[in-house]
Amino acid sequence: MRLCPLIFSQVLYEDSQMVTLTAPYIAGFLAFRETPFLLEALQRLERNQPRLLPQVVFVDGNGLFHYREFGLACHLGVLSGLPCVGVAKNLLQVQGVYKSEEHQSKIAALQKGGDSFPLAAASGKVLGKALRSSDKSSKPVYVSVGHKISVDTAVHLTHSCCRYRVPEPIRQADFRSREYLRTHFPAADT
DNA sequence: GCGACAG
DNA sequence: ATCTTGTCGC
Repeated sequence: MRLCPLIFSQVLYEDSQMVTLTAPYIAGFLAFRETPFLLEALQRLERNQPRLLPQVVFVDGNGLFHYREFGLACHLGVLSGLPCVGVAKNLLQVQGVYKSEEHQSKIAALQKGGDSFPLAAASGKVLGKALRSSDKSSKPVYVSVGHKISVDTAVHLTHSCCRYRVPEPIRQADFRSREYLRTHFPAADT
């Protein structure tokens, strides 16, 4: 595998297009709120800097680990045609996966960075994996398939991008977008 | 009514 | 997601 996942957040940052989200946030419907804008960003990139199109996209949200097995990372993957990995920072309780005692003990059993356990639906189907992304953080991230990638590759790739708990592409995109807002739109009050 | 709730 | 208070570690 030869992948360059760090580039995309850098490019998104340099792209700096402000958008206005209209759809409200409703758990389970994140894709309807965010997909159009993420897709547009990818399309701008393809048009302006095709050489920098990423080989894989890290999405801040779930892929198959979703009420209807089709979260934001799946929407963006299908519409862009690019491989996508879904990485959620919080557990979406879905299809028999709950924050149960059992779940908590599985988390406690994750000893070191790279350790993971499957998130299986009642049917037994693996919808994603809980990954201890670094030695330091005891709180896992939740990785699932978005598009054109297997769960295991997604998990390995995510771990390989974690300097801290959140994989660097997502962390940097988050960071730099907030920094952009701070410098260009300081404290808007009434 | 009560609990759950990716971002 | 946001806001806030406090603590630990480099």
